[in-house]
Amino acid sequence: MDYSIGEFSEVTGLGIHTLRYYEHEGLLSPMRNSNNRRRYTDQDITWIAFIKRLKVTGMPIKEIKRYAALRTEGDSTLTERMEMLVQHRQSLKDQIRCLQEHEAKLDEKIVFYQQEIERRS
Amino acid sequence: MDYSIGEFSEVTGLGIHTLRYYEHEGLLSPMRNSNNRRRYTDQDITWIAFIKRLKVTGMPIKEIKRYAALRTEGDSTLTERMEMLVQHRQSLKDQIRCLQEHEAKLDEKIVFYQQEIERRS
DNA sequence: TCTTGACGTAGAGTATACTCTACATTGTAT
DNA sequence: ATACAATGTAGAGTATACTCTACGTCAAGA
Repeated sequence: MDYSIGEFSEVTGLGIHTLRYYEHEGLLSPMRNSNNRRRYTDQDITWIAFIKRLKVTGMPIKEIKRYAALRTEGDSTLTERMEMLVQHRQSLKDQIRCLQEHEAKLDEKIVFYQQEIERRS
Repeated sequence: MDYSIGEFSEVTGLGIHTLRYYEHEGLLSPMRNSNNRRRYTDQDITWIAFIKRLKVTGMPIKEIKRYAALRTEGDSTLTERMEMLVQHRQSLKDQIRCLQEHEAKLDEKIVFYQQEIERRS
């Protein structure tokens, strides 16, 4: 089963322009049919899902591009890719801890606001 | 105690250009001395720290600006400001949960990589 | 056949948040 | 007096990640 760019846009939720942009940036490179139209596969769906995960967790396009390049190179880059992910996991952990600290501070601030509002009423 | 823009840049870690940009965007408005030079106070340090917190937790400048405007209006906007913070706390909670889910998925992927690398060695 | 709609490429435009440049002014040290 | 470092304003430039426009091709339905 494969998909035109329009269908692929539907199933991934990414705009057609965005898909072409991602391709231009080297994040994915779908096959072309005889008419030069892009053909996306089910593997591409999985891959886009992973790209989204990396993106939403703060990895910039350039770094995702690097991961994509390693992926294209094949099994010889498994270790290197894993190292990238391990490093990214660490930054994700740090990020979460940082946000949790901010949440605690925000809680304090809100309590202060509630007291202040209470006092004035 | 008050600070020139250079001193304030030092203590806040924000660049001079950034401070002027924030002022232009309505995030803060320091007093001016007789020579039109900006004079920042200790309150401004606290305020910048809070702006940084909002920023790093994903609040866009425009929304911080709105909060700043309410703050300037005084005590009558306490409730409204608190509502903003409560809403932002919710989005922060959601954000953290989302990142934790991504972390779990990333863990799985890393385990898969480790197994694959193990198998091939 | 003709029109329409999906697709193609190349490049321009947008949004956000800075970051820097150019040039004028001013307080201070020599 | 004068050089210089910090500051002022206005506006241009940068980085990132899209998002859209212009224009051309092509297969399929009316």
